[in-house]
Amino acid sequence: MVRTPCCDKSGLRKGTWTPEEDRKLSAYVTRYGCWNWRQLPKYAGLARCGKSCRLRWMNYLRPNIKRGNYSKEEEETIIRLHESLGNRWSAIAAQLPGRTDNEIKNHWHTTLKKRFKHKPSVPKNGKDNPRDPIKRGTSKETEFETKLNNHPLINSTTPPLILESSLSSPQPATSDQNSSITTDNTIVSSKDSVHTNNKALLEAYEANSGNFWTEPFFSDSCYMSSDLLLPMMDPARYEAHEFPFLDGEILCPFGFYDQLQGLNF
DNA sequence: AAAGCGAGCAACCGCTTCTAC
DNA sequence: CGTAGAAGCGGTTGCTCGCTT
Repeated sequence: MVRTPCCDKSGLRKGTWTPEEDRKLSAYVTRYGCWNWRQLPKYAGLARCGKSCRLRWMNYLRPNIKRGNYSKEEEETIIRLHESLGNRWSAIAAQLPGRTDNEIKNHWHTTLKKRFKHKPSVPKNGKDNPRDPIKRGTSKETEFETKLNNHPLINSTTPPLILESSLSSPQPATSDQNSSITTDNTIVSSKDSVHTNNKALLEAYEANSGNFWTEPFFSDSCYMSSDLLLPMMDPARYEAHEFPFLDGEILCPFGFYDQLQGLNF
């Protein structure tokens, strides 16, 4: 099968994202959602491939991302899940709200793997059969999810959902960093400048314009069907040069962009 | 103070899977 | 059913920063 290159090698930026690029991507996805990752950078005014935009949004800019040090509960959950699932980082991340697969993967390789080197795990659903349908997180994996949720390791007395458990039975974090509670009751590290800033930003917006969570343009676009967005304003209908809400204009009507510029990305 | 080194993390790459036609 | 395009995933790379010498 012919595979289209993920990146047009001519003129597309690579490497670390700049604060300006972050602002553009945040503003665009918050406003219009991720309707098409490949087309999105064109309309958002970004010289990036869609894949890069998606990764940046999913792993860094998305709201409610929990960053910083892992709690003991989180680490135990990762270890348990890794024993049962193997390197299925997205499936593991699904049990740790606020954590991304990339972050969990990094944490495993940098910290947990060394700590548990002495007892190598034998994943039940390891890499030996990559085509095994239960290995991937898909929209049709209800059977697997049922098994997963009923798995004794996962459905154990230790709740996999750190959100609630962190509050009801606070565990000492693996570091001495201070934590704060976000609007969705997640615990975040004080080092988490981006998330903390996002929280401040969201609160600022809420204070200015009422209930943030009832404002469709600003709710987490990942949980909003693109069908709800596109009929209102479908950027794909416009050519890049005539699309009416590029870059900073996207959020200016709400004073949102000015607040974004105050972030220390 | 400067160089070397290693850990941590952000981002890239290539592959698989999903979905629309 | 086959094909093509898009999305998602996991492995890997390479940069940054802090620590040590």
